[in-house]
Amino acid sequence: MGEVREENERLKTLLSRISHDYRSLQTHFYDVLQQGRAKKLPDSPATDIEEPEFVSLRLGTSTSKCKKEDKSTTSSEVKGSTEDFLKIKGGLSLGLSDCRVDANNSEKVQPDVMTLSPEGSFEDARDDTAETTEQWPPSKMLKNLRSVGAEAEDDIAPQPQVKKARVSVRARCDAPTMNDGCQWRKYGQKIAKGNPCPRAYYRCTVAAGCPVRKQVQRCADDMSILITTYEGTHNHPLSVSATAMASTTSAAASMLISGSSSTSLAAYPAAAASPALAFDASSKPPLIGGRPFFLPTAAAAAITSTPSYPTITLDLTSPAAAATSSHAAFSLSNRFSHTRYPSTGFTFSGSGPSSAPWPGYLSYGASLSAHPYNAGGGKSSSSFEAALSSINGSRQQGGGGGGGSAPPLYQMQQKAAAAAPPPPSVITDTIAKAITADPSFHTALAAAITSYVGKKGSPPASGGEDSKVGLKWGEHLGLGLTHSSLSTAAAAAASSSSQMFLQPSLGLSGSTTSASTSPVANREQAH
DNA sequence: CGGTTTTGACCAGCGC
DNA sequence: GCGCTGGTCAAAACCG
Repeated sequence: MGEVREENERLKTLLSRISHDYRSLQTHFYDVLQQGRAKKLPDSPATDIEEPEFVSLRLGTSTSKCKKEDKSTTSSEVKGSTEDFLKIKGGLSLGLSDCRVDANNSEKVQPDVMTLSPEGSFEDARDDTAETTEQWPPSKMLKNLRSVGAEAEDDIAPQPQVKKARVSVRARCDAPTMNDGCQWRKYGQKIAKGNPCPRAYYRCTVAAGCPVRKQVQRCADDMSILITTYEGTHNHPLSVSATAMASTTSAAASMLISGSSSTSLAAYPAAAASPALAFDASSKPPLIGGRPFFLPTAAAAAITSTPSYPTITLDLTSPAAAATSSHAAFSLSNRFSHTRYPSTGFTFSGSGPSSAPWPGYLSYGASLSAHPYNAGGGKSSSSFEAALSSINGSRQQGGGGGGGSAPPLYQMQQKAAAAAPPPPSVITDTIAKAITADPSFHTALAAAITSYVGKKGSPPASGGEDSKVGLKWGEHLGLGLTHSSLSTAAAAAASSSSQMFLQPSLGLSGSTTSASTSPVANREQAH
């Protein structure tokens, strides 16, 4: 406990320093932005101008061209700043790591990773253009968007078939839907083949025009398992509980995207071209405040392939996965785990070459986000990905070599994919060393921890239940890593069949009154 | 009365 | 081209 307190103090100090630096940078950024506006006003699209620092919590990779501008601006700003700024860049960029790749793309020949990527950045770019003007386009509208809202970039984009990355969460839940903190409106229901239970279609109604949709369906094999599939990107601030889910799905989708764009594609083009994403987070929801609150004790994520969508599987139902995951998760989160909640962890289990067993792999393309709406409080709402992105960003920075400028980690992944899989321990050790030696990773982690813990005294605007949840998440997030702890975790992962355990912020709460059937209750939670 | 749910119709993609 | 299937639309019904 003493050590924990010490570390907490250290982290708090670090946070205050980061916050100060952040404010300075933000001020500077705004200044530059203002100047830039005056100059760019004629040729800059409205969206770029109106929301320069808009960074949405992305479900999937974000490399939108809309953000390219502010990303580059941010990047240049950061580069022009002090070393401290460089240090916190990971935390500030919040998943802009793949933006650099994108920026490279725009400047040079597109590297293989982007060319091969069946979706992610590309389609998100489309989202960004679309969601500002109209509702999220269904598949049939994609063509129209190309001509209507999309810019030439989209037309030129090499991927004819663009499918959305999806995050499917399987949870043992009695309620009709999981209460994930968002407001949903049901817009359709369909009996899917092979499943007697109807599939319900919801779209997010938190903000008008939010493109996020979800499908809810009971598992045919086990009716107690609720399968919720999320798709799209929120274009509005999220409540804490919603952010937890969104950040988790974002991380998962990012992992998925990275997998589909690199290893899986290199090794299994056919599979990678159409991976699917499936989470499995089945566990009995504990009762909190009279309502069942679902939080997975462990989750196993494995990238698999399905005909249409990128696939990753988080399997909580698997006892083995849960056991290993719990163990590793504990090694990561025991410092901050709350007694009320079990430790949570992702198990990126190796289900074939398309799995993503190492943290860098997961982080690559992790796009997180921060919403200025939340006036600072929200910027760290997904610091989990921020930390991940930090890893990625630093790796990419370090890898500045050739034309593609792919990060060493990524290159390693590609090699690992192309060649026979190297011993897991070697990879994990290497990655662990690389990560733990990265100061920006520490900084981002500190930001992640403090962002959550720091919400104790200042509940978000939503307040109420959410603030509680947020606190729990924060305490539960468990990113209080030291070099040794991470190394230990990585080593543990290495020793367990190349599985890397990460701490998600997945918040699944089953509710007796579902979000859809009880809009009032849902609204209360959302606010 | 406004928002949500229900439900049949419609559309696009895909396989044969 | 046809049928199947998944996904969405939209009018009507429902609800607080």
